[in-house]
Amino acid sequence: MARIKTENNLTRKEVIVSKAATLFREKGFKAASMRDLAEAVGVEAASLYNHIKSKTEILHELCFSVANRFVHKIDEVEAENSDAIIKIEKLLRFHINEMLHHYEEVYVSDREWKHLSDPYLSNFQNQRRIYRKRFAAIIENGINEHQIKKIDAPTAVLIMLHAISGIESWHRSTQKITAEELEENMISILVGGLVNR
Amino acid sequence: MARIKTENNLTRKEVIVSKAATLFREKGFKAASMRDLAEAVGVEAASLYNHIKSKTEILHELCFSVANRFVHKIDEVEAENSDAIIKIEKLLRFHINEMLHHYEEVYVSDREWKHLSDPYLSNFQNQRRIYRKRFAAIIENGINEHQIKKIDAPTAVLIMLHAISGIESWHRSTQKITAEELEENMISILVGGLVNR
DNA sequence: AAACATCGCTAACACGCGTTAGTATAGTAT
DNA sequence: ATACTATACTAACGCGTGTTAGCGATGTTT
Repeated sequence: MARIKTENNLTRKEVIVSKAATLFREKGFKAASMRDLAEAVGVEAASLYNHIKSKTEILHELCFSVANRFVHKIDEVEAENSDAIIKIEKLLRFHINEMLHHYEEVYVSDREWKHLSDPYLSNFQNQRRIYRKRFAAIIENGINEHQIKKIDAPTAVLIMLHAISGIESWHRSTQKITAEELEENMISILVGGLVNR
Repeated sequence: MARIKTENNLTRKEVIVSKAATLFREKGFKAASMRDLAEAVGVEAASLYNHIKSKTEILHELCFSVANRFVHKIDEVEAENSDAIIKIEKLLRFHINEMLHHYEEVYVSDREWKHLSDPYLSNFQNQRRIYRKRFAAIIENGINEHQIKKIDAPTAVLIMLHAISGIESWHRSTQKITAEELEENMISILVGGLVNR
């Protein structure tokens, strides 16, 4: 009988959720079946239900663990006493590094949250909306203090966030520049697009 | 018996494909069922097959009609005799306007192409890869002529393209700025992030 | 060694899916 | 009016889905 291997003191549930992230990224939430997941984990499909309640629960876990990390970060950054442009750069670097090092989860949370079901769905959408407003508010501050050029702050936010999700393409690409180079290039272009001069 | 309404001299097939675009955007390709589509069109599911060969064929049509428009545009822009930065701005404006005025199709082509099946899938991926290389080459030219700052051109491309796909959020947002304002803001930030100064 | 909880298995379920066959109806051309 | 084509319908198919029930095996605690 094939037990789920738990290394690095992960629970079996965490192993499942982690494999699911990979699968959901590759195929999309709907197209990835529990039988696919079972095979990836090395077990029969029914056995998964000893550890998780449902397929959607896996998606919850993924989406909210990612969302929480971003909320905690913006809490931290907002509390800082520094220029708007510094705050924005810190947030961007955090986003970039999340996308670099927790690729599967972040990607899935970004693209597959639509398939959450309803108390969670509206909850997630709210969190996202609020996060973006807080991000926009920082940009707005930067504009008022003339560090950032006069632009529509919500538009700037969506450009930044979506641009970073492009790291997906970097992951898939064959001739990659290093992660550090990628980060610096992105910061240069994105922050460069904001600053007043 | 409920016939499919064809107005603006669209064929019935085009009506189906167009409704499918909306549905695929809302639910995703896998989650949108032929019965959903039939209901949106105002007909029974089986009746759709008088006009289309399969569900995937609809996706082909959508993906390749969008891809072709971009290829034609870059053909046109490359042939021009103008500065790199002008060419890039023209491409970006084209992307933005495609996303503004053919939202459903472009969005679906962008997010759901994974579900194409294989002669078409690799074909589509190739077209995309080549398109991005051509875009990157224009940026490279701009760098060599010192109009654009020294950045990794492929990274710049993925930032641009993904940033524009963020217009999705604009469409969904309630308090929208106008399309024209959106376009100018995006150009200002994106081109501003590239130029040498 | 006995008792207990944890975990994986087989079998099966109800359901929704894309699609096909065959038939009836509506619209168009003769 | 008649013939023909285009289009819609009903019924059904085989298949894959998420999930449950019940049982046996493994691991842990007393």
